[in-house]
Amino acid sequence: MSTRDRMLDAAAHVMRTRGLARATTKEIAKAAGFSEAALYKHFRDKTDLFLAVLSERTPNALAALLGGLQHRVGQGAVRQTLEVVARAAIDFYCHTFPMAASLFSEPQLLAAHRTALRERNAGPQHVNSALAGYLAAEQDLGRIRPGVDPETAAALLLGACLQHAFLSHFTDQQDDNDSTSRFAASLANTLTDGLI
Amino acid sequence: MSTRDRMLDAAAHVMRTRGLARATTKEIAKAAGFSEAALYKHFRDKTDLFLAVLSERTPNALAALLGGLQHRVGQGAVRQTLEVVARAAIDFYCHTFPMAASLFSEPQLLAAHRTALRERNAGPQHVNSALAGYLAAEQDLGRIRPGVDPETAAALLLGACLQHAFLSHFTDQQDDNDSTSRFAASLANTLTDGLI
DNA sequence: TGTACATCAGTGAACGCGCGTTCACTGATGTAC
DNA sequence: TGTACATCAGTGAACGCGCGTTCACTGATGTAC
Repeated sequence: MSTRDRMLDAAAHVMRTRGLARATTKEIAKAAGFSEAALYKHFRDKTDLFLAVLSERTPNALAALLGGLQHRVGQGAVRQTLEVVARAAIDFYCHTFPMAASLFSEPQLLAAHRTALRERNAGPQHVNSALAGYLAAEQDLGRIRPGVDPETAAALLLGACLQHAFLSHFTDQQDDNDSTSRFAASLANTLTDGLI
Repeated sequence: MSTRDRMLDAAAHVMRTRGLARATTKEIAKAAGFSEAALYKHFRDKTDLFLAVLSERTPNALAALLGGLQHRVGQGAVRQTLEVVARAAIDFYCHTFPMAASLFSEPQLLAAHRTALRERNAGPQHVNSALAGYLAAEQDLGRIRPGVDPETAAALLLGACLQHAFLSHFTDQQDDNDSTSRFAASLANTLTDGLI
């Protein structure tokens, strides 16, 4: 594993556990097992390091799953697919949220990250549109009511997952695998059937 | 308006516009029109000031609305009530989110705020349970399907609103009043009727 | 093979700066007689 | 009413500290002949 990779891992770890404000060059270097000066052999400055962490250490398991949804169009129950998506989304958001939220404390860093995401056609909004694309395809097959707006439906499901991650971290009560699965199933059921 | 109030307003403004990381005593004092030393006549330290801002400058319009929901039970269409709630939730989250998210960069501050909220029986999770309480009451009247879990339904609606606020700020594309209203209506409709 | 030099990842120590905080002080206002 | 003192909100200047960053340096490895 390269020095650069060890630095990125260490930085991601410190950012996640101590928070962005306490993610100092000293802490990161210590966690990586190098001197602070060594950081500057691999990254122009601290911002460069942070942006590299955000780009290279944000898991894309959810993007991969959503990208594969096109092959599930017409296959299995929509409700079942939504449950799988919800489950993956909760895991993803739980893992990603603290770092993403931290960015709001440094608007300049957020803006730089936004630009980097735009260049790669990535970002949180693409998660929604990927799911909306799947729902639209199912709608074309008549497996979803014609009146439904796919973007809205995606927002309901994924919004609930994001909020779940937010609340978990905000209240500091991470829940276990089982209750997460039950919540995902409940979301998929309620959204599919409606309230009335 | 008291000196203390002016300081709280200034601090809230700086936190919102420059971000938590740039909300220094110097910036806040300048915005309030006092010396930095004056801050320490009214607040023990910077953390004390921040906690006061979080406690006394977080709008509770949403809590008020949700508290009043009990009087709407059985009145008007559920769909309509959900639309009103969604509209208010989006406004509230849009206004509150940047500051709440910032807290994740300083876990110690987040923990202190969590404790303060717990003492007042407040916090983001109470928004969900207030809406869930309303939905449960409507369910008792037979105006919502018996199979629906009120907590899940509340999570879907409010989660979508929270995510909307998150995405607005993350992508830096605040939207106008009209499209917000349309989104709120679409959320209420889709949740009410379901996908199938 | 041995020798002289080049390269380069990584370091210890120092740097200037901006931060939160404290201090001795000022000057306006209130109060007792 | 005038005088002497108490109170107290607010200040300018200084403080130590930790931060990000840079510097001259080391020592291991590669390379030419």
